[in-house]
Amino acid sequence: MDIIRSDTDYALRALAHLALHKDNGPIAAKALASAEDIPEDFIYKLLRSLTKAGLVESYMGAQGGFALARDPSKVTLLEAVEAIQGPITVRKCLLGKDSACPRHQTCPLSAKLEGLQCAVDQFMTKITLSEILESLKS
Amino acid sequence: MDIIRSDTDYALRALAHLALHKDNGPIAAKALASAEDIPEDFIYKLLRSLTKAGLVESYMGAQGGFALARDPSKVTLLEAVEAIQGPITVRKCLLGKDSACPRHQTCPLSAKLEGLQCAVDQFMTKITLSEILESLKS
DNA sequence: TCGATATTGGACTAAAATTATCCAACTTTG
DNA sequence: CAAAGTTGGATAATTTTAGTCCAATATCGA
Repeated sequence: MDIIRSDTDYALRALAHLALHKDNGPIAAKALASAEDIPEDFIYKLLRSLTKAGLVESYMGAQGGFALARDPSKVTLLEAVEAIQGPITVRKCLLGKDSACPRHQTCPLSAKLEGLQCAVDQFMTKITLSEILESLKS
Repeated sequence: MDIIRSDTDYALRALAHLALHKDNGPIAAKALASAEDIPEDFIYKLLRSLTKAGLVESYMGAQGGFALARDPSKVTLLEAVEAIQGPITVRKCLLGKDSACPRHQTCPLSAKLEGLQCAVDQFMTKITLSEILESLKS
C-alpha cells in the first residue's frame, strides 16, 4: 500500500511546477496538466483542493490560472499531502476524537504506534517544497 | 488513510493473544476470534497469511490450532504488518523493481521520500511483539 | 475405524475508496 | 459580447478492502 496516493502525487507535481514558474504569472490548469502528465479533467479537482487548503491561489477568467499562495519554502510536504488525502494516520483510533475503539485505553498497540505517527508527521513537516526543488537543480 | 489496515489490526491482536498464551498449547481459530472480537470466518484467512509468513505455526485436526512460531521478542511489527498487507511503500516508484515511473530518475520527490521510507521501516522493525505486550502489564 | 474437531484453499460477494470523466454555471479579460 | 478560464457537483469505472461460504483434508481420541 502506498502512503502517498497517486492523486496526491499529481498534486505534488503540480505544486512543483507552480513553484518553478512562480514568476511567470498564473498558469492555466490545462497547461499544467499537459506539462506534468496529469489527466486534464482531473487536475481541476486537485487544484480546487489545493486552493481550498490555501496552498494555491486561483484567478478566474481569461488569462487566469493558478499560482502558489506563498513562497515554496513555506509549503511543507505534510500540508500538501493532507490537502489532498486528508491526515495520514497510522491507525484511526490514534486520532483520539471519534476514537470509537472501545479497546483504546488498554490497547498495547496504540502506545507504540503513537511514536510512529509522530515520526511520520515530523518528517513530512520538515520537508518543504523548495527543498524538493533543490534536488532538481543538481 | 490508515497505514495499518483493519485486517492487519485484527492480525496484530491475534498475535498478541497467541504471545500471551504461548505456553498453553495451540489455540483454535474459533477461540481466538471470540476472545479478540475478530469475525470468525475472517480470522482463518488472516491466520493462514501469518502461517505462510512463518510467524505462526498451525496444527491441524482435533485439539489443533495456532501457536507463535518463535519467541515474541523475535517478531517485529514490520514482519507482522507485511505478512498481511504486503510492504508499506511511501510511493510505489520507490520500490525500484517495477519502477514503471519514467520520471523516476529525475524525480525530485523520490530523493526526499526515500528518507521517509527508511524511517518508517526502521521504526517498525524496532518494535517487537514482546515490547507491545509489555505496555499491557503496566 | 469412525466421528468429532480443526485447518486449508479457493471461490464468491458486498461495500467502500480511488481515480477519474463530464457538463452546466459563473467570472474575467480584451 | 466572445473567448479563455475556473467552480461545483453529478456520475461512472476500477480497484481495494473486508467479509462470507463451502468442500476438502488432517488429526485426535474413543
